Amino acid sequence: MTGTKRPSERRDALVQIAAELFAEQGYRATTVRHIGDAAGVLSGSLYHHFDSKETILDELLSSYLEELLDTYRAIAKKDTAPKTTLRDLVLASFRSLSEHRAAITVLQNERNYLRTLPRFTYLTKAEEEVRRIWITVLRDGVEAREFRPDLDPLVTYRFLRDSVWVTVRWFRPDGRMSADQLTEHYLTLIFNGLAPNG
Amino acid sequence: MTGTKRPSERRDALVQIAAELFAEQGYRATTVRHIGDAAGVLSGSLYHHFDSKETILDELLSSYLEELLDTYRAIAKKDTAPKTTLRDLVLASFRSLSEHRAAITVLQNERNYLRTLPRFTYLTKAEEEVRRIWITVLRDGVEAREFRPDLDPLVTYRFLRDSVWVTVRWFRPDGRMSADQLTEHYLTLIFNGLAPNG
Amino acid sequence: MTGTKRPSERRDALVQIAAELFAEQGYRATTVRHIGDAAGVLSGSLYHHFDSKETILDELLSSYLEELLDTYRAIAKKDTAPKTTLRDLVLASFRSLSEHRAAITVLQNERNYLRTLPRFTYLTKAEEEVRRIWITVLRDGVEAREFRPDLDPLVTYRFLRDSVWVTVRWFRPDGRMSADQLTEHYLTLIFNGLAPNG
Amino acid sequence: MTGTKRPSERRDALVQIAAELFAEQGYRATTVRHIGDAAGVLSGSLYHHFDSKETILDELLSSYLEELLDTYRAIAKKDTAPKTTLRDLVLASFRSLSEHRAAITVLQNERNYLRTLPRFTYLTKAEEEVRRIWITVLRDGVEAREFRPDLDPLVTYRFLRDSVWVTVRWFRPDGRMSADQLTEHYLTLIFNGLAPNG
DNA sequence: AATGAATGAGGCTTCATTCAT
DNA sequence: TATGAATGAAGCCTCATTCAT
Repeated sequence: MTGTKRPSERRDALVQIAAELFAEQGYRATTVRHIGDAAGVLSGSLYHHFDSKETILDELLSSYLEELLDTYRAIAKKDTAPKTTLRDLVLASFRSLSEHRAAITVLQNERNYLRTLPRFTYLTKAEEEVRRIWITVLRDGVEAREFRPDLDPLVTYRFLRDSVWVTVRWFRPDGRMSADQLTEHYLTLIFNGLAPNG
Repeated sequence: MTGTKRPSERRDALVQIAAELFAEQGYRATTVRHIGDAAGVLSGSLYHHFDSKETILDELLSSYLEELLDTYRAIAKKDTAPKTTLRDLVLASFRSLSEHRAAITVLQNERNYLRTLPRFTYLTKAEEEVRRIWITVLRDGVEAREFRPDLDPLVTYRFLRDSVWVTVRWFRPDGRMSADQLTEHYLTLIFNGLAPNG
Repeated sequence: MTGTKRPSERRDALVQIAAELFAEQGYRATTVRHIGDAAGVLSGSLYHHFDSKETILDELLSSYLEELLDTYRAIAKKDTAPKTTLRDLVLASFRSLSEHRAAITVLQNERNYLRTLPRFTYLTKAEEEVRRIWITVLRDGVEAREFRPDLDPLVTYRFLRDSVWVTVRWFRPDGRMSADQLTEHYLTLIFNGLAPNG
Repeated sequence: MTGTKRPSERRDALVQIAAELFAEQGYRATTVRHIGDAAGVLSGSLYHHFDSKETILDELLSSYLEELLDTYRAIAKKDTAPKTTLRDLVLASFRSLSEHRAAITVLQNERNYLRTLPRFTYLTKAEEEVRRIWITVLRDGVEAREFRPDLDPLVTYRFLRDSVWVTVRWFRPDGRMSADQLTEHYLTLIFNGLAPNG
């Protein structure tokens, strides 16, 4: 979240164009020439709008993360029953897949790499806040006997987190299943398991 | 699985050295110079052992996939109850994480990219065979009323597949949890869900 | 001295802004964006005032050189004793350092480069006229036995010329020594040398 | 003086080739393509020998400065009469012009720029040591009544320093005047001045 | 006069690969 | 087998300049 960027329509449009390419081919595999081509300008012209390729990515990721964290914080603050809170978190996550598919894909695929860049240390911070929120819900749920008592909150958190976000690899919101339907399917599985008597 | 090259100890050692780097930094981000440095030779010298950087990766991935498919086929052939078969598949997968962490990591991270390379079309074929095996188990389980009747086999397969393999991001077999313990935790969640009465 | 453009206050101010940057960072290292930033406009806007970056430099250098040559010519024409003429030339040079520090700095630092540009051939011409004036004074002085008979006029000229102008690297007219004081110090050294009986 | 570089004949030859270009056209105006062309290789091939263009310059300047400082230190340590010490310093400087013309030229021309680069802070340190040596000689000479009592050591140092080094702009050791002849001419002027009775 | 977007040439650097020794 | 030097394509970025608004 480096500096407050002056927005501009052109700028935003370029971020979106780049985002698609980053998601499809990977951030590092996407050249500025690709981006320029997709935008209909020479690659050098991109530098009229952005300091660097990294800046484009930063803009994409930081704006997504800010929105997601805002949503998560609002859900966590509502103080509903753990099962409801968990459901809301899952729903919010799947819904964000529709609007932010590109950002999420990049985040999933380039996470390891990006964490080595000083500019993106905020990713780690955001991750930590997210973890705190999920783990709190899981702990509360166990305490309130809404979840199994033998649940390991950390392992379960990782499992939930990854299994939600990894769906970005195949989930298409315009496909045969909507985000809300996916959430329903997912939650049924998560809450009740595969067993028919669940 | 391009050309089964005459094996050699040095060759295998080099593949392992490269594998670690591929896993840590990504295949594309790993330069042949990195590999040479890690192996204690100049980058050009690697070309006495391998045709290309791709060949090193090919060797790593194809040998892993062959082993995994053999294991999966053996499990599927045994014709045990679906629940048992599923358990065995999950267990085999988690166990392979210990020995083949690097290969699996690369496969997870570079999948999209590799599928665009003609040389690695066998990845897609292997994936298809794996999918057939898992989906068969899920269908059989539903039919045998071992799994919920409303289960969508395709979505469930993707969910299981991803949630298993994605653990490679954080699972360390030498950590506080063994592969078998992880399997147990995972299967409990999968079969019974979060609910305490599951 | 390409085209004497209609002057304008804004134009002159821009030349001065650019001059400071040229002196501080070098002509080539100063981008039109630097200049625009310092002037509070976008770089493209400078092109409403100047054809090119070269034009800005041209304006700076040619106006300085015209003034210097006028002064030198007036001194040479006065036909005073060689020692007096030399003193006047040195004094005029040091005094010009105060008002034209930027121009002189650029001239010193970029001389080699600028001489390769067709537009700036006038620099070489001006240099030649200056040399004629100084060498004449030195020759006259030797002839009039005001200077040592074994003096090599060409080498001495270069030595004087460079040692005067190179002070632009460190001389600050607003520092502890004025231009006139520096002249005094310099002339004492030049005329009498380091020796105490000089 | 970044790191001890493994020398190699090719490497040294490339430094010399680059040095000539840096001196002729300036460091920044010399492109790696120029250097490659002059060396008969592609520009990228230079990176087999050097990390960067800066490294080439570093190698040139640091090796020159080490040698010069060694010579200066040896002269200063000898504890001869100030006039003799000064003569030796001047002679050593002019002699170094023959062998290190390129390095000296770059140092003179790019000094301001290089001082802004973190890598070249050692330039400033070397300059300070040189200044200490010269100023000590001047002070000692005044005290020993070998130099005029009204001499300002700092201003005189600058004057001597600049007037010596600036000759690199025109002095050609293979021209009509040798380094030693130039020294003689220079010292006569410096010690006795222009006046015939000096 | 000024802006904002773009051009096009060229800068430094990286890297898989080749090859004579 | 290994080295050391080189290739050639490509990557990110800079910058003077142009031009429609």
